[in-house]
Amino acid sequence: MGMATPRNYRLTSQRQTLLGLIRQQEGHLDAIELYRRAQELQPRISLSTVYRAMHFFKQLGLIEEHRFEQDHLHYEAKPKVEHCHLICLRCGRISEFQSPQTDKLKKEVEHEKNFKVASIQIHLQGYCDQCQGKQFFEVDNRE
Amino acid sequence: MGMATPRNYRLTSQRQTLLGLIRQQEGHLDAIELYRRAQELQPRISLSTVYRAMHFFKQLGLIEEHRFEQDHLHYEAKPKVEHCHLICLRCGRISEFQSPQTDKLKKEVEHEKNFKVASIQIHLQGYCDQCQGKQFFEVDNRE
DNA sequence: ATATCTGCAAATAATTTGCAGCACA
DNA sequence: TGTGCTGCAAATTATTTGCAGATAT
Repeated sequence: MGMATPRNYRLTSQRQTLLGLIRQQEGHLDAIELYRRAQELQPRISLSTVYRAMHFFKQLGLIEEHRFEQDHLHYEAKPKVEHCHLICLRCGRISEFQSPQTDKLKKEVEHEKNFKVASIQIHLQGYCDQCQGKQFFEVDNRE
Repeated sequence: MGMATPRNYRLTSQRQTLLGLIRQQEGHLDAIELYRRAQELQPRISLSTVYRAMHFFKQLGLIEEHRFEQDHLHYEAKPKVEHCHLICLRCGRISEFQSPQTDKLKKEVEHEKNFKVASIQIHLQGYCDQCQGKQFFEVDNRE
């Protein structure tokens, strides 16, 4: 809200730690997991710092934020090649998929709508190979 | 959590009202707005009922849930034709875009990964026609 | 030297849930 | 006649924020 945009940014040890963690990770992490891992390297780091750093990295275009089926965010380093996430509505597993359609879609949007795309999120929800046939009303698949 | 999946569903007046509202709406609505509109038709309806109905409709595949840049969900009737949402990071406006790539992508996923797609969400964040050139670090565009 | 960042604790706000009564089938 | 649904109030939980002290540049 009242938070003015700073004119200079600092590369603090916390930010280095967090960016390192998120970059060395294949795929995505949530705030709590990042916090746990960061604590092993910097015991006094706080959860707010994790959230603030994620917000900061996002503004810089270094990471992407995803909200899957759950109620909290996941973060991942911005990949070289765009990919889709396939989210299984039964087992909750999330896998990735790359397709040339993604890039075509982006170009279409840029040309036809004159919309400058900064990041893309493509989520396909459904039933994975192993979970097919069991899909109806499996509302509560936890525990 | 412990909520067992019911064997029979009931078409209550609340559910009729809510499904009616969401279907007559072009585009998406959030829980509060749905609640306001529903109250005009059924003054004693509660916000929990709205949330519970959305969860129910989602399980039935009648609606889609979207989390845009904000911290709360939006709901919309499942459309006949898939579309993408373009979200402007500066003005916050959300527009829609249809493309044949969407359907191709879906078919690819179904064939190559044997993943049964139930719903798709494609969000492109970036800068719209009017907001281009003003994009850098416009962190706080509210008020 | 000073603007920016951090940790801590407290606040915020969306969504979920327990429960007791109501109502559809 | 009983399972499923609702309203209400209270709980939960992710995320944000205020502030005072620390730190990068």
